[in-house]
Amino acid sequence: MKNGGNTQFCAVIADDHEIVRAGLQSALERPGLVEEHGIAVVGQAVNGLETIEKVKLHRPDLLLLDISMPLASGAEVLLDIRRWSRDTKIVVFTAITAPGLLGGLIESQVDGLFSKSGGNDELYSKLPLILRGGRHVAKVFVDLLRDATPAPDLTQRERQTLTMIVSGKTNAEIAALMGVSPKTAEKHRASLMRKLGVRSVVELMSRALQDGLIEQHNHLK
Amino acid sequence: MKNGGNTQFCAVIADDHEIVRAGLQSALERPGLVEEHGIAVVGQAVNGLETIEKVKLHRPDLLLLDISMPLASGAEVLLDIRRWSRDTKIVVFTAITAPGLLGGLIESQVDGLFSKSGGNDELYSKLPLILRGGRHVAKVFVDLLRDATPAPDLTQRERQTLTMIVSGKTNAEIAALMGVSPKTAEKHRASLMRKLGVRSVVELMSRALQDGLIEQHNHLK
DNA sequence: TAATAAATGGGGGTAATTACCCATTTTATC
DNA sequence: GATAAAATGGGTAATTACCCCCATTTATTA
Repeated sequence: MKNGGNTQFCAVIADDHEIVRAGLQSALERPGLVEEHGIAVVGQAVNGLETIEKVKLHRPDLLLLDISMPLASGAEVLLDIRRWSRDTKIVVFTAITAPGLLGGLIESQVDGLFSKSGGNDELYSKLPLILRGGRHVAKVFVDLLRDATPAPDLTQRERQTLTMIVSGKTNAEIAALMGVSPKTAEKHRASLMRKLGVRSVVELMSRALQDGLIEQHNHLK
Repeated sequence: MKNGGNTQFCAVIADDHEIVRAGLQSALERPGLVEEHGIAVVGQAVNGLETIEKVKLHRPDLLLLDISMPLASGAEVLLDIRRWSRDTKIVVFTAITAPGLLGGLIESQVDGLFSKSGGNDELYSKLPLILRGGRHVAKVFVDLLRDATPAPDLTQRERQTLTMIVSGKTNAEIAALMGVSPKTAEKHRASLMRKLGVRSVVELMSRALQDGLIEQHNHLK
């Protein structure tokens, strides 16, 4: 870590909404709110690519990150950043609620996970600990993940099938694209629906959207 | 209007994210950014019901509103506010991009419509005009609506059918709920799909989501 | 090595969707 | 009142989805 003891920390903020970046910068920089002498915001990014760029350039102590951004969002960015700047604490600040995605973030070893809904007190009060090596997941997410029915782990073929189903493919088309018998495609579809506990394609799409198994923009390419 | 000439305007901010409310409040209140003496933020709201409440209470000159909020979002709120506080300028500041929804907002006579994506300069520079009776729609939305294929106008029955389809109902169930023959329900479904240019329920859901014809949370009640 | 799960493929059957054809009645609009 | 659109209902057929049953091969794991 570049900064120890009482020296000032520095941060990069990544969010596709300027109003959010401005709000966060103002909060981080204000002396006494998060840190005694404030946190210096040395860079901002509006998308995933810019985030990686800025982190490589500045090697900040903290990356405050919204994971729903255009151009390379989420997990890919996290991996890259870990590679390029291993001492940067990654704190995700997001509006998503899909248990599947949230669980994935926790597994990918983010240092902090906070919700845009509700107050920001938890974020501000936990950031100092995180900057010094701690980790924290917002209480609302902990509760949500505890109560959520665990996202069933799908096999590779089932994932492929799901993707194709929600993009409008029929069983026959899926079978052709996977190079297997229509019966096999049908079988994957059936297992998929059994695991997710749904009885129709519509319910399948709803569940998949809720669980973050697919993204909004995957459909109908 | 309560305020004329050089006196200070007052505003209510409605958004479900505290960081956005804080950012907007800071911007509105800063002298010289939007108004010479700043705009007094007299209330904040985190959902539609609270928004109506606060506007009835304060009768502000300006309501800065995000329309994707829990509990009564969007058009219903707008109508109520026009009834309770006719001199309040309503400015929508949103992240949505669905042409259908945006068009609806313009038709419902909002005084301003701005995007959370991209910079906020346009919002800050146009607010003074709006406070004095002008109207403005962000350039990005104007372009988007010009290029968008016009959302087909569905009949009442077709809308009802669409809603039930995406909530997982079968033709038979829809017919029973509408009190008509299964054949009629089937006919509405067919017209619907023809108008939207789709050939399956999955495509129907995708199109409807994209066009903002339905909301994310309508499914599977 | 035995057990388990994934992936493969098939038979058979019911239910539902999708796609055409046709018609009448009601309602709004000019 | 005439015209158009909306809403109603029917027939028929092909396709697809959905739900059981069954089996074999392969890879992983205990």
